Amino acid sequence: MPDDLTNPTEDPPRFRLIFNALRGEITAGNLVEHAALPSERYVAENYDVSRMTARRALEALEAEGLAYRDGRKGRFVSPQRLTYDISQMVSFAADAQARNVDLQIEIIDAGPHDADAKLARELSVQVGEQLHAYTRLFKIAGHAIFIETEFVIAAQFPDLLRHDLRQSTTQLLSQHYNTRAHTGDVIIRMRGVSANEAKLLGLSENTAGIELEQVIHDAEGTAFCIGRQIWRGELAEFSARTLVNSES
Amino acid sequence: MPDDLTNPTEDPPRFRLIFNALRGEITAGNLVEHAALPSERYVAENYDVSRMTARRALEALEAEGLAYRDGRKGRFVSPQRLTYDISQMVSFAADAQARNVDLQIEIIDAGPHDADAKLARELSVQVGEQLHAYTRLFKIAGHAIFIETEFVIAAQFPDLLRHDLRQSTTQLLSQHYNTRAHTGDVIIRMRGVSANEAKLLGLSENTAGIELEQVIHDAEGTAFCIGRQIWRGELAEFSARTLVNSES
DNA sequence: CCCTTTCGTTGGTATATACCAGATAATTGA
DNA sequence: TCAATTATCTGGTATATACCAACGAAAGGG
Repeated sequence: MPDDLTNPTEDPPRFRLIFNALRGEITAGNLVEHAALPSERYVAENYDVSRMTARRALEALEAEGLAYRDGRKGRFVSPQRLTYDISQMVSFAADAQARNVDLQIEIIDAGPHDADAKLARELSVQVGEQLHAYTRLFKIAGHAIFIETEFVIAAQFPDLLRHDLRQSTTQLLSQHYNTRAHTGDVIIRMRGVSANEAKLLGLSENTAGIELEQVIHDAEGTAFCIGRQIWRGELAEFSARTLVNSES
Repeated sequence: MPDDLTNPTEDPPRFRLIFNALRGEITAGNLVEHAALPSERYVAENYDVSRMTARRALEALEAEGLAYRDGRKGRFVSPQRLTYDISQMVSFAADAQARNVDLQIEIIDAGPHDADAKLARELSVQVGEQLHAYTRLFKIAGHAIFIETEFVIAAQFPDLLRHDLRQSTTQLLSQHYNTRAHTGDVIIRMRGVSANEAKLLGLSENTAGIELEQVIHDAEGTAFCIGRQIWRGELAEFSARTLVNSES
């Protein structure tokens, strides 16, 4: 058997050994939330591998959701995953406050929006019907979590955009317009984030996130609000109580 | 302004141009489901870049869910995303048949399993209570989609494992034990797949997938089945009708 | 005709190097 | 003291090269 120059450490690839070591540091608690991970160059020297190999190990941590990148500042330990209870739609903002979480809501965009075919169908209105649309970025302790764009029928919620949108929408609609959420049709999927979304979320392009689409109905079954969210996948966890359609 | 030797094509990185080109071929329909993508070496020569750069472009396609790897055979165009209606739990197998989809179910493992703390709590039984556990791999046209492990109370469903498990569980429990699903508590999250799961799903490690945990209740609200699924994230899309908990 | 061997293809791992650009820390100058 | 400059971090892009391991198809032998 000839010399094996390229893989002297046998089966497990070297980047995986480094990955395991770093993961151990995180799960053991030596590196806490938002703590800086060693840089590519540091890992390369410290583990005696090339920078590309060091990077592979660090990228593996990202893929597992254990680390994130902050621009060119470095890599950091991901914060704990938080649960979003879809059945408790009213509460994301309220819940955060109750749990003493440092939640910030940034208004990215707000204004009128004409219903396209899809929105019109979901809200049971004519194509071209005027809607209010607004996009908000949710952060916890300065760390971006998800972006949400919501659409509501303008005629149904006059002057909605003049309220402070940095609060729970369901609460707002409930208090000022007496409209209450009863059921929600939800779709969840994993997909790559767009360039814009990546920028807002502080991600590099081609990163996968979780998209959540919600059509919210009142007690009469009439849809009155559509929400589209894109989450940093490693931070999201969605829970819901679903109704099982009987087959007969 | 001096010569720019390393990035002569200006702002957009070269791997991104290649990525865009290949994505265009896919979305335009020139490359159909499961069609082979050009190899790393071919892309490198064809676009006059190094193999590492070619790989970056191809890996970006994977990250977006547009392509998948099949071992060392090459990269291929991902099949269309399929929707799993959580509220229609009865139907994954039945639905596939109805839509003439070539669904295969492989039994990976089946046997008795003692309830741990978490399972016991969710099923409202004692720790150590005997359960039936079985793991199945779902494929469509030979292409792995997800792995599911289900747990049911052994005493409640005697001889369950002697039935053919390559069919809808809900249907099986309904027909033979007269137990019907009524509500489901669901949790969905994105997470890296384990080594085992990666092998079964034909993925490389450190790939993100979507995990779905289900606790299924009957009309009396008694939990009788727990299902844990891990999906290839680019193929999954989950829909559900949820109940909104009123706040008052 | 079938089985085996060979060879070319594919991705997987790994190194060494180079320069760019954003962010920050340290130094310098007014 | 404070502002501006400079040096040094960080990751981002990119090349060129090397060998390994798995797979498949073509060529060869019985």
